[in-house]
Amino acid sequence: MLDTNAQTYTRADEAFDCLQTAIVKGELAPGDKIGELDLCSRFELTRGPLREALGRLESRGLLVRRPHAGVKVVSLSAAELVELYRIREVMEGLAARQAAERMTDQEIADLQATLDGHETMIEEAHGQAYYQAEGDYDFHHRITTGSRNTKLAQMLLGDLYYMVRMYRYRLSTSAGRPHRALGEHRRIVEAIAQRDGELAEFLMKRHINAARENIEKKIKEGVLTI
Amino acid sequence: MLDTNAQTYTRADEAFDCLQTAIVKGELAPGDKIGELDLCSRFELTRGPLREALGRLESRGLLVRRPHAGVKVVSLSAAELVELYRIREVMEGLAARQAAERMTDQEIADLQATLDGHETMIEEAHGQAYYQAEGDYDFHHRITTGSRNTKLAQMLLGDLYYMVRMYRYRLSTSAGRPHRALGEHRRIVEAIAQRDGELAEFLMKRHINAARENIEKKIKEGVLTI
DNA sequence: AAATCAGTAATTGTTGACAATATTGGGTTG
DNA sequence: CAACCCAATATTGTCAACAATTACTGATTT
Repeated sequence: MLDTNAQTYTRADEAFDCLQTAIVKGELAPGDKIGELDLCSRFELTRGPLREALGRLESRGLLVRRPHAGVKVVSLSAAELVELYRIREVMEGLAARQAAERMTDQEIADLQATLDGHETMIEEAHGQAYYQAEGDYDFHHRITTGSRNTKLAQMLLGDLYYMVRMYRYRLSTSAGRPHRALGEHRRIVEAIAQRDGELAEFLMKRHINAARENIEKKIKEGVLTI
Repeated sequence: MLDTNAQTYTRADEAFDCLQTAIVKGELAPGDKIGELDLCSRFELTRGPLREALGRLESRGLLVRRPHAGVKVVSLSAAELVELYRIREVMEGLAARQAAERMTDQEIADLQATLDGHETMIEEAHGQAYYQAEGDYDFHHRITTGSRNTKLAQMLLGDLYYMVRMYRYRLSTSAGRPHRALGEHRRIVEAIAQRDGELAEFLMKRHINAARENIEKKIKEGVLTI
């Protein structure tokens, strides 16, 4: 019997998801030392599956492990956080270019509708950085998926975005520039709709560059300490 | 006592290394179904650490797991392999740019010496694709490290390169163009030595593009079946 | 004869106990 | 008084037995 995708959730998968969301949501803050049996009692599971999940998370760079010494949530320096945006710049630029070549008309229409939703969201949620950040994430997520580049999506969605989101709660990336960010999003989608991959790539790179400069400015001003 | 880095190798680390090299060297070929206790007896370890290693490798995309059904080595389609090179293009372009900004003079001198070594290696190893591929790997490895971008190095060295090397044994990437590749390498290093990041990025992107086109041509000719 | 269903066997997932190691606290010494 | 060394403790790493699920084999039915 060919079981297409049974989706039998194993305890290790469960542990992995729990830990990942806990880290992203900030329940486990960067630098926290976490004991294995603490986690076991917290998530109601045993050490076997937990350790497997820890291995996965370590491999993805969300955790740091030292043998016999324990596990702690990774803690990025300001410089490393900035480097993350340099990587995003080139990778998401590629994603935008390939999305322009490969997204279906339907997907593009949906994306435009999403941006309308974000507009009202920004109006209503004055200064509530959380919702703005989630909208931003939604936008980038769709384009990455639209690139139809499996490995690229895996690296962005499975690695980089989690790290970025982990710090987004503290920095509120696009705070102070939500309208500007939305405008940039619209122009990127326009380029994609016109199937202009080169332009989409250029605009996406500039968009992420702006976010990076915004962060660097705040770091310099001492507004956010990492 | 501050134990800088005790480097205590755990069995799981051992299992991870063994499996990774086995996959890269082709001892475990793409698509192979591998049983857990087969691996245990093969590498002289028990299932606990093995499963942790399997988790890590799955997370890095070298293995595919289906609950209760077993583990198999990931098998890329021709299209996916090409996509890998599109990712390498932008990421290694960034690496080259940052390397031009950050490598020490000593590192650059070493890199140039390495290329001299590759030249004689190519002369001596007529058509022995293996050594050419290793030389190529060495070059890219040094530049990636020279970028001083931790996460970038982690993603390239820890993920992409292993996948590329896994297929390199079959395709011998630069076969038929070793001298041309070496010339491209030299020009990239020149740009780095002149601290011209923009040029280094451009040349690196073009270099990887050439490798991609070479592969696409071979695939079209049916020379290599994936 | 082909396809479906059930039962068996083998493999994976999970658990709890055991062994090894790093950290922490106290005591001692310079 | 500070620094260092040593031992106790708690945590991590490892192991082997148990449970659950899937895949396979063979028989039965249409």
